Amino acid sequence: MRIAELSRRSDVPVPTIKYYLREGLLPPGELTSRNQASYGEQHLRRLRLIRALIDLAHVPVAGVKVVLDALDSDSMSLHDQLGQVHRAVTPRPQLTANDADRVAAEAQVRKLVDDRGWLVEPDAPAIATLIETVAVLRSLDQARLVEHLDAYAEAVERFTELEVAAVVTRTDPHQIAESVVIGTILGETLIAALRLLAQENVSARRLGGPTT
Amino acid sequence: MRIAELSRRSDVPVPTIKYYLREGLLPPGELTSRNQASYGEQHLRRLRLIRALIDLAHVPVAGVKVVLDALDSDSMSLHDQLGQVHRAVTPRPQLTANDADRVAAEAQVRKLVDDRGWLVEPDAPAIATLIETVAVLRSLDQARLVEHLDAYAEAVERFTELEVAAVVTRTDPHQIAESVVIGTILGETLIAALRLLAQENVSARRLGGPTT
DNA sequence: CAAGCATGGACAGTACGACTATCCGTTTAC
DNA sequence: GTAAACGGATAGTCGTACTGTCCATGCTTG
Repeated sequence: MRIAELSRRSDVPVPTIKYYLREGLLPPGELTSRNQASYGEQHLRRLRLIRALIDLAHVPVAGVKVVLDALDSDSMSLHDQLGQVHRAVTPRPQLTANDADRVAAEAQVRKLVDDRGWLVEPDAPAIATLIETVAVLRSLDQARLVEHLDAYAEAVERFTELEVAAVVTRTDPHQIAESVVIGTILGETLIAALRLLAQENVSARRLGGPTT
Repeated sequence: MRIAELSRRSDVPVPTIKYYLREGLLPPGELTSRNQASYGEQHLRRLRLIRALIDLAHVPVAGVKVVLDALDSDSMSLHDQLGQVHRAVTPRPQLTANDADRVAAEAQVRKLVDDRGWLVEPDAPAIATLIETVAVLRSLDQARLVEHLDAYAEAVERFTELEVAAVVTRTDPHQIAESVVIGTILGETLIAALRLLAQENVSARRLGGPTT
């Protein structure tokens, strides 16, 4: 198919497709002559994935490129692919808490990782974000929200188990990688939405509900 | 204190503080003369909260304003305050899935809400986001990630319970509102970070781990 | 087989969000 | 009493994500 049809079927404007091609998010179509290329179903799939990452998961374009490069690499282990993706979706956080709170937060987070026996790199970006978040909650006098970090961690492990269970039903490495990556990124959007609904429910039941 | 000290203590540049004042994120200081104002501890707290929402939770400035206006309102019920906050942090999603998948997704989501007995408004923004996310996962041939939505929902309810338990230890309505709002927004950042760590752990254990 | 619309590629322009800089006419503090 | 800081207004910058315009070529339809 040519670019016009790709645009129509994906609902992405032609100039935007060209932009994604320029940025290397979308592989070039097969050139049939100097100024004519043909695109296949995989381009359509890729374009849908790009839009989902940008529109739904709010991953910046540069991050999408990193994610897709990881997905396309077949010299990288799945663990390393996942690491790339994690780095692409967790920018190093601005330091906004004060130092004393951060020191306490770091101790709490390190202890959590240790108690759980989690095998994670000590300088993973998610660790930095977690420390900063805990530190900020302390700075804002909300330490009580963070007293039962371990219980949160336990609830979070449940997701991961569910996801792993869903993913290991596939056998092709490429398909597994794709599921892991999509699950990692869109899973967050999904969980965030579910969480808001659960909150709204509790709020409605305990706090008077709508029009009360 | 004057603006320079507020800037130094909050680590926010003076021009940025002026910008937040203009945007109405920060209430004006008490004018002691035509061009001299004094700021208090509450301004410092507020500024810290603003930075946390922007830098850590990535809430856009306009959204921060909505959140703070809700927090400051005392004519609004807690349930309505929470509703404002939810709307501020969940932009109406771009429609990117195809219609057939969205119809199926909507049925699945409505059934979930129904089965769980969740009391939520049918047109809550989180519902739209959830439907679109499920629809996109189907479009991307990842329906299996979403087969056990109900199990995800159950894990999510656990968080909400934990949060409620942490919040009801306070009795002052203003403090409860603040905890709920901060917990809602920074809680998401916290959970996202925890989830990545849990994933990295599973990945390290099952997929070879680092340098393997 | 010609007219005219589409195409790929290069590059410039736009829109928006979040600051950042400059000015100005006061205070204020040494 | 003068230089630095202040509040307030306005303009400028920077980054991200597109969007528009051009051009030389190719397809395609009457």
